[in-house]
Amino acid sequence: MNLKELSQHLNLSQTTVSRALNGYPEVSESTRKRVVEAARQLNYSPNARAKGLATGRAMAIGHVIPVSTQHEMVNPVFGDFIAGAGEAYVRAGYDMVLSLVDDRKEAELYRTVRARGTVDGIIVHGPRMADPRIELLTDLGLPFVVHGRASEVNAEYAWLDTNNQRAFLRATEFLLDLGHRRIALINGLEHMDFAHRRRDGYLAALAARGVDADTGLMRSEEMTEVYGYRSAREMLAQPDPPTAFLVSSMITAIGIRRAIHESGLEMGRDISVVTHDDDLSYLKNGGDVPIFTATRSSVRAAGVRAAEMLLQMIAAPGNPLMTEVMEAELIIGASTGPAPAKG
Amino acid sequence: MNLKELSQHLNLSQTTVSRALNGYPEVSESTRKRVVEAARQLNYSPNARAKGLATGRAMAIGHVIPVSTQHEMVNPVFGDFIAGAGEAYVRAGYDMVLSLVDDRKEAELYRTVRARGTVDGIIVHGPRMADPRIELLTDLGLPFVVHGRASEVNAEYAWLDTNNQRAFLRATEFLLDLGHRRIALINGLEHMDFAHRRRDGYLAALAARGVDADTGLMRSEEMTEVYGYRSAREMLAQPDPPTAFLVSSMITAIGIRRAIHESGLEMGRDISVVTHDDDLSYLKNGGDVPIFTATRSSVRAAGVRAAEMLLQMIAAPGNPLMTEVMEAELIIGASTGPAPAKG
DNA sequence: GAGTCACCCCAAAGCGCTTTGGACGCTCTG
DNA sequence: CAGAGCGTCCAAAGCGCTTTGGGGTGACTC
Repeated sequence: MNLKELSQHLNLSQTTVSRALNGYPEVSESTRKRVVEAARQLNYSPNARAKGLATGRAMAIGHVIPVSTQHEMVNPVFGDFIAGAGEAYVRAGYDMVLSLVDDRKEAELYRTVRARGTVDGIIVHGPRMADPRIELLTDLGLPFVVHGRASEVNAEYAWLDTNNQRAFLRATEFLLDLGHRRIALINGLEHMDFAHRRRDGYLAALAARGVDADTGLMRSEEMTEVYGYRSAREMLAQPDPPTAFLVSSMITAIGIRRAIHESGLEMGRDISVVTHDDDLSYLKNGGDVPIFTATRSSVRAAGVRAAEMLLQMIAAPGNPLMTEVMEAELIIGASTGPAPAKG
Repeated sequence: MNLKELSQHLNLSQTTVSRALNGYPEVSESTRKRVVEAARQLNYSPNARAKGLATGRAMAIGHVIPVSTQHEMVNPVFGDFIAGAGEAYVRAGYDMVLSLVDDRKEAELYRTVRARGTVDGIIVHGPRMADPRIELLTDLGLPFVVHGRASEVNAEYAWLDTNNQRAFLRATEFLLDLGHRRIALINGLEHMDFAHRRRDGYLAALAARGVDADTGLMRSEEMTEVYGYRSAREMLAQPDPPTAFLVSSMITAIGIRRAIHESGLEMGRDISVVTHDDDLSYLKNGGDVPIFTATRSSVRAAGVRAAEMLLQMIAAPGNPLMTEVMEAELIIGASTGPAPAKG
C-alpha cells in the first residue's frame, strides 16, 4: 500500500492525502478524518526512504560506537544510555542507527555518514581529552551532542556531562572526613575525559586538606572486575596499604570487594570503598540499603537528555549550542566507615 | 556532491558513473578507475535514501528491543550481542537500526517497519515460549532470525540458540558428581524460553539420578544482583539449606557470592556455585583461573552468527531456513567443590 | 449580480539514485 | 565490404513521497 494506491482508494489526489496525513491546514477536518481512518485500516505507513528523499531529512539519529581491535569492549553503560535516548527518539518519531567503527577509521565514517545522509544528527560517545571528532563534526555541519566533554578542545559544541570532578571531590572529602588518609584511586583510562576529571577532583580534595597524593595508590585502566580485584590485592599487600578505595565503576568495585574478602578483611569496617554508580538497570547498587557508598548519576537519564538536546538542535538549527551538567548524588551505603585506628 | 555533479565533473553520464561505482561490467577498467578515483577525492558517497528508493533495499537490519514499562531493564547481554552483529553488518555494508518498543505495541511496530521499509530484516531478541512475533513476521514476509527459540511455536523459522538444556543438564550432573544433592536453581524468568530450557535440563539431570526436585530450591526472576543475594540469603537460612547453587547469570551469581560471604561461609568450600557465563566483555569470569565454574557461551559470537545468517537469508531468499545450536563449554573455576560431609 | 475571499483540492516537478532500452563506433567474420 | 558482435556509453523512466503554484466552487460582500 503506497500513497498512490491510498489516494485512488479514497478518490483524492496524492497531495491531499499527504497533507491530510501530515496535518497541513489546507484540508478540511472531515476529509482528514476520512483519510486518517483509511490509512489506519489499510495499514498504510509512508515509505521512509521516499519521505526522506523528498524532505531531505532522515528522521534518524546516529550513535557511533568505536570498537578498537585492541580492547574489544562494549562500554557497559551503553545499553542504558541507548535505552534512555531511545525513549526520547520514540516520542519524536525518530529512528536510532548504530554504527560500529574501527576507531582508526572514524573520521572517514563521519564523512560518509554525512554524504549518505542516513542520519540527521549524532551522539558522540566516550570523548577523549583532545577528541578530534568535535572539530570534524563541526566542519561537516552535522548536528551533534557529546556525552561528556573534551577538556582540551576549546571550540564551542553541545555537550551533556556528569560533574565528575565535583563527584569525586565530594567522595574524597567524605573519606577524608571519616579519617582516611591513604585513599586509593582506581580510575578508568585517563585519556578518557571523565576519568581525567575524576582524578582532578580526587587530587583537589587531597590537596585542600594537605594530604600528599601517592602515585602508588593511583591506577588507571579499563574498568573490569578483574582490574579491581588485582589492584586491591596488590595494594593491600603493600607495607602501607590504603584504608579506602575510590573506584570509577560498580563492576570494578565488585572486584575490589572480592579482593578485600579474600584478604580476610571486611568492607565497611576494615576497608572503605566508594564507587561511581551509573545506576544501571541490571546492576543496581543493592536494594533499600546500598551495597556501596557511591556517587550516583543515572546514565539512562543522561541518554534521555542528550537525545532531547540533539532533537532540539535539529528542530531549531539557529539556536545557541546547549550544554548541561548533571550533578551526581552522594549515596551512603554499607561500604564505608571510619578509618581504623592506627596500629 | 551528488551523482549528477560527479558525472558532470567527469564528463560522463550518470549511468556510466553509477555503473562504474557499482562494479557493472559494461564499463571499461580505465574509466572505472578514473571514476572511483574522482569519487574518493571528491568525497562522494551515494545518498542512502535515494539508493534505497531506487533499489528497494534499505541496507539495514533492525533490532527490536522490547521495553516494558514494568521492568525497564536493558538486557545486559545486549551490548555484546550488538557488537558481534555489528561486526558482520559492517563487513556487508549494512547499517543497524534499533527500535525500542513498548512491548504492548510490538505487533503494530512490525507492521509499520514493514510498510516504511526502513530495514531488510530483523533480529528477534528474547523470545518467549509461545512468542507471537514469529507468526507475525512470517506473515509479513520480513526476513528474520530469532536469537533463541520459542518452544511452543511449531512453525518453521530461522533461529540460533545456545543449547541451554544441555548446558544446565551438564552443570547439574557436575554438581551431582561432586556429591551435591540439595542444588538450588536460581533461574531467569521462566516464560522466557532460555530459562525454561535451563530448568528442563536441571530437572532432567536430577531425575536421571533419582534426586527429587524441591520447589523450595527453585526461583525464577529477573536476573539482578539483588535477586541472587536475596535468594541465597533466604535459602541459606532454611533448616535444610542447599549445598550448591546453579545460577543463570554472572551478575546474579555475584549477588549469591555476596550472600554466602555474609553468612560466614566460603564459596567453593562450604557452598558451590555454577553460573551461566555469557562471556561479556566487561564482566569476564576472572583472569586465568575463572572465579565461577560456569557454562560458557559467548553472546558476542552468537551476535556475529545470527547476523550472518540473516544476511544470507536476505541475499538468497529462496533457501531453506537455517537453524543453529551453539554448545556451551563447562568451565571449571574456583567456585565449586565436593559437597560438605553431612553433620 | 459582479467581485472577493476562503476553502478545498489537484497536476506536476523534484529529491538522488538505478536500470531499461537503446545508440554509436569499432573490430571481426565470411 | 556488408553485417554481426562487442565494448562502451547515454537519455529517460521510475522508485514513493513532498511541495509549489495554481484552479474551481460556493458563500459573502457591496
